[in-house]
Amino acid sequence: MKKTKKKIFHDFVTRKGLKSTRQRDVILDVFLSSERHMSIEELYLKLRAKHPNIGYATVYRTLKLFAESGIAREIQFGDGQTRYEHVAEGEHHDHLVCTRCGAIEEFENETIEKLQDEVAASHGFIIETHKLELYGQCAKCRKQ
Amino acid sequence: MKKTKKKIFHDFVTRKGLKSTRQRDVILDVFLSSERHMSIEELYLKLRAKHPNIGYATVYRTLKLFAESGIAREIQFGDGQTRYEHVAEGEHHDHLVCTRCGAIEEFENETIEKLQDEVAASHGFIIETHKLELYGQCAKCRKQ
DNA sequence: GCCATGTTTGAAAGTGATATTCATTAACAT
DNA sequence: ATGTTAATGAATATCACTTTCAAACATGGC
Ligand SMILES: [Mn+2]
Ligand SMILES: [Mn+2]
Ligand SMILES: [Zn+2]
Ligand SMILES: [Zn+2]
Repeated sequence: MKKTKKKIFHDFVTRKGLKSTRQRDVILDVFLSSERHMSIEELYLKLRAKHPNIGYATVYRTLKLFAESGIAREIQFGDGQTRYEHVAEGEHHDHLVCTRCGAIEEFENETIEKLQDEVAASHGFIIETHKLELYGQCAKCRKQ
Repeated sequence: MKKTKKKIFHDFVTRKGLKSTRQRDVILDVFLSSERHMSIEELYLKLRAKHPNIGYATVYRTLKLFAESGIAREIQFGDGQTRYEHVAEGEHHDHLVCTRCGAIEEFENETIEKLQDEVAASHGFIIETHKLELYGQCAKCRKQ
């Protein structure tokens, strides 16, 4: 049985001796009910609609905690904004990014991952993480 | 016969109706005589040694022009600094980045590139550019 | 519950990289 | 040589975050 993200985060908070606060709960709810790849500002604006008194700094700090706890991953698509996406346990994927409309699609490719390891090995490297992003025109934008 | 980077940049400047200035020449010389993957600040410091009166803003502006002209490529390794690397015509490579010492190695892998196109095609995308970076420990750092 | 303690919060100020402004200077066409 | 336009550099602004700090809150022990 899989632990929910709420449970994972709560356990993380307890284990680290942190406190469970109303703000963290609310931010987690908004994050979990949002589409993937949200920028911090998007999340903040969505949050502010219902909770106008939660500060920007708290959102930043809390998203960092989400990443640390393993329920979120920080991503940068080169537009100067940090985004956070949901992380499912044991899952990994890379991204296709439309340079016109900004649409983001996800993909997994085992063969590419294997080849990356081979490349790294041939240079004496051991990979810890990697970043693979394909930028181009999505199907929709191509037809317009 | 290959055009030199100086020639390429000069042609670009002419074609765009820009002006050929002492500063641009000097910055180009320093860039061309530098190792790959230099941060803007590194370049500026190197430049300042011999040309203390060239402004930071001019360096930023000129490097952007280099990228636009095709002789340089902007890269981000996630350390918050933009780097510029030399671009050889028709050549492409990706990067291995050591998370300990910052060493950067380059590689090319035709198979990975092909698979990327296939992935993109299967999502209806047409790739314009891509970014593949492998982060981990280099051979040297692993032995320490 | 109530208190003591350490943590978290939000507003404001700070930071660091990059971009812009604007008066002055320099390049190029005529 | 002169006029036109672009480029420069110092200063200032911007943008995305990060830090600071006093006040508010969460939690464990009584
Ligand atoms: Mn994703
Ligand atoms: Mn390179
Ligand atoms: Zn699109
Ligand atoms: Zn190393």
